Amino acid sequence: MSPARARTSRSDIIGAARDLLEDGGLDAVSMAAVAKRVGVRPPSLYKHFADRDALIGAVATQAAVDLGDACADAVEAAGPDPTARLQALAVAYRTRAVAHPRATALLFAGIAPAAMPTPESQAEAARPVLDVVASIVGPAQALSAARVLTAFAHGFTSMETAGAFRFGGDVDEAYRFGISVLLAGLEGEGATSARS
Amino acid sequence: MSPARARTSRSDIIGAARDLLEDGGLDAVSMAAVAKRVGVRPPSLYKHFADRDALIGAVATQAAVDLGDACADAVEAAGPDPTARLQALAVAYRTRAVAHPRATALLFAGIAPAAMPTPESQAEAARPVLDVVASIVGPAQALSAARVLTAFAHGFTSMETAGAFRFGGDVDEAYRFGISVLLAGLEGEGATSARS
DNA sequence: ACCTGAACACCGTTCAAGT
DNA sequence: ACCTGAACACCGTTCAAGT
Repeated sequence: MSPARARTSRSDIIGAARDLLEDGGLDAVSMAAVAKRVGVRPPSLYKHFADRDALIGAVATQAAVDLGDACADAVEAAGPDPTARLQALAVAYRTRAVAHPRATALLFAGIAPAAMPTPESQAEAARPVLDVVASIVGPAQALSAARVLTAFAHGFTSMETAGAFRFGGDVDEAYRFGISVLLAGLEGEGATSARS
Repeated sequence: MSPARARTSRSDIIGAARDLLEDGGLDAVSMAAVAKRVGVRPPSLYKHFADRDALIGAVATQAAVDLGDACADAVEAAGPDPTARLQALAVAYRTRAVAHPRATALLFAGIAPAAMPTPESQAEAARPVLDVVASIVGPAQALSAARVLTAFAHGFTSMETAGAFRFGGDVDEAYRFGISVLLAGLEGEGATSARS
């Protein structure tokens, strides 16, 4: 008679997969484990996602959106000063990346190409960085500067969460040092290009 | 009578695993595929490695050693000027990382903790960076500066190989821009700390 | 329209048996 | 001392059948 009503949803499934990912790594995100967590049998998941790669891709896309939102909020809250905005952005990126390390790592590695976040959602997430650096180095070098800043923030936090900083020292200090080095360098480059 | 002679070796197996990794991703590094490539049956691999994680870890350690060697050679070949040495180091890092993207990515993500490269091999690989930056910012800030530089190089190349630079623009240019921004910033910071 | 049990090909790993 | 075939528990995925 009445068709079977949905016992779970796309967002439930994504949430369950994200939780399993964060506390067990990619291997822990099995279709069996996800299904058990949302209360259905594994085959039912295929009514919501084409396959496991598509589910992992959806987790990555969600992480990109959340990361972009967190950065945008932080920039907004930092007031009008470009330097303060860039610092707030870098700090917010690290805070989010360290709080959800494996979902964030998913953004830059280990995803089936077909499941990568859409260019649109990536552009949305990249907006705040582009805006902030443009106000420092100007529009002509904004794209390169955004790439450099993102590379630093992503690289640093991915090394941090992978446990690559094993020689002691103050990791917080190193991050602050990096931000101030980049700021000093960007302001120099911005001045250079403004002068020429 | 005579005990069975070895039909393969640790380094053969690591090489086969690395090749499979580079052109098929981690999923392609199955014990079955590795065994077939070296000409034995899967169970035999367990005489050489405790389990799959240990094999993946050995691939990662090998990649760390190769990367460190490539960087050290490049620094050596660049002559005495600290700026030239740092530029050569950054370029060599990227060249190697882009040529062997998945093995390099392994260094910073997705490895079982027990299988991570030993601190000794990591220290060996990190030596050239530490030496070069020490000559620019001085010993007190060498560790932080090395972390910042490595974070940039690793972050940039990992984004590049993951296909994260999708808004056009000149990727080579962005990398050069990053190096010059970091150099300008580091020289400023070095001067600052020398002054104080 | 979504859910289920049964089934398939595959995987990592163990182990007793071969040489 | 290393190799092998057989076996185990597990995984992703498909599909016909249920409601």
